[in-house]
Amino acid sequence: MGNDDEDAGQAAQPKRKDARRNKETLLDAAASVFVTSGVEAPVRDIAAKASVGLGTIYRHFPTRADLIVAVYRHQVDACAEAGPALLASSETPHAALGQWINLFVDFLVTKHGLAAVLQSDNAGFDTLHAYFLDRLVPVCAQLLEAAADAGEIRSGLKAYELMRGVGNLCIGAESDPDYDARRLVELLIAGLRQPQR
Amino acid sequence: MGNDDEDAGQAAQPKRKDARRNKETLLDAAASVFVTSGVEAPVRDIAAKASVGLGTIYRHFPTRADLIVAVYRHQVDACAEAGPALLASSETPHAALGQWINLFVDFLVTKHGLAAVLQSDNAGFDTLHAYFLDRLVPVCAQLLEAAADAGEIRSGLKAYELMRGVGNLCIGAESDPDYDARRLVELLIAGLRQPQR
DNA sequence: CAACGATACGGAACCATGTTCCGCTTTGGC
DNA sequence: GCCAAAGCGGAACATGGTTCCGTATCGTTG
Repeated sequence: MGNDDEDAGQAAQPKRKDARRNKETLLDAAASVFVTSGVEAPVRDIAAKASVGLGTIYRHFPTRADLIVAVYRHQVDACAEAGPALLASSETPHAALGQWINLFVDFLVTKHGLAAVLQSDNAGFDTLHAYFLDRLVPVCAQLLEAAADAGEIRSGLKAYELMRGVGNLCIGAESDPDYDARRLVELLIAGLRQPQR
Repeated sequence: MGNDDEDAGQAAQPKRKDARRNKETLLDAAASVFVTSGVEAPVRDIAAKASVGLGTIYRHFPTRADLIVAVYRHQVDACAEAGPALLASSETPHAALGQWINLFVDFLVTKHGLAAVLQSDNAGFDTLHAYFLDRLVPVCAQLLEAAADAGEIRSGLKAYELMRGVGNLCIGAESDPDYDARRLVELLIAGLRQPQR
C-alpha cells in the first residue's frame, strides 16, 4: 500500500512509458465516458474515446469492473476516510452516520448507473463488489457500532446490510426525476433509530 | 377487460389451436425455467424447455418482458387485490400497509431476479415496468393515503417512490444469505411512521 | 377429401457486448 | 542500429436478445 497502485488487485504500474501513458489516457477516457454515457458504457466506446485498441484496455484492466474500480477508487477512498473524521467532528454518532451515508448516497447517485452495477451479481464484477465492500463496510461498521453504543439505534443490523440497502435504494435514482433516493435513505436511517429511549 | 387476456398489451388469444397450445406450453416452460434459473434466464433456454423455436416465443411475446409479465400477472393481480382487503380487515391503515408491503416483498424475493429486472431501465422492459406500476401503485397510494389520513405516517412520500424503494431493496435478496431485504423494508416502513404524536 | 390461403412454426442470421488471442509494432538496453 | 521483451490493435469468439423468411400446419371451402 502506498504505491498509488496495487491496492485492490490492479495491475502494477507498467514498465514502459507508452504503457503508462496509455493507462492514464484510458482512465481519463473512461471517466469522461462514464460521465456522459454512464458506467455501463460499452468497452468499445471507451477504447474509441482513448484511441486505443481493445487489447490495450484488457491488458491494463482485466475486466470492465477493474476499470470502474480504478476510475472511482479515489472517491471511494475519500468516502471511507471521511467516516472517522465525521465521527470525531459530529455531535453524536448517529449524526455522523447520517452524514456519512449522505456522502455515500451523493457519490452513488452522481455516477450514472454505478449503483446498479454495484449490485450486479454477474461474475466479473466481483472486483468491484470487493473493493467497495472492503473499503466501506468497516467504516460503516465503526459508525454503526458507535451509534449503537450510544444507544441511539437499534442494534443487530450489520454494516454490510445497511450498505447494500443504501446502494440498492440508489439504483436508477439519477435517471428518474420522480424517484428521490436521498429521501428514502433518510427514511431508512430514521427507521434505524431506537424507538424512543 | 375480462377476456383473460388483452389486459396489458398482451397479444390476444391466437385463433389456431396449435398456437394456443404453444402459448400455454411456453408459459409453463417459462415459469419453470424462471424458478430454476431465475427471471434472467436466456430466451433460448425457455424455447428449448418448451421444445419450440425462437420465432414462436417472439410471436406470442414480443419481448422477454412480455413473457415475464404474462407469467407473473396473476400473482401481481392477487397482490393488488389484497390491498383493499387488508385495509378493510386490519386494525389500522398502517398495519395494513405493513402487511401489504410484506406481501409484495415476499413476492419479489421469491422470484429469483425479478426485483432486479423490475428496475432495469433498458428499453424493452417498459411493459414490465408499466404493468407492475399500473397495477400496484394505485393500491399502494390508497393504503398510504389512509395511513396519512389517520395521522400514522409522515405524508409527502409518493406511492411510486415507496414501491420503487421497496423493489430496489429486494434486489439480490434471494442470492445473498447475508442480506435480509425484509428487515430493511421493515426499517423503511418504520421510518415512515410519524415521529410521535 | 383435396386444394388452398391464412396462420404459425423453426431456427438461421443479425446485432450488440464482453472477452480472448495472436501477429505486428514500439521501446529501451546494449 | 539491433534485438528481445513489452505492449498494441483489432479480428474473432461467446453469449444473449431480436428479426426474418422459407416451410409446415390448420381449417375452411368446393
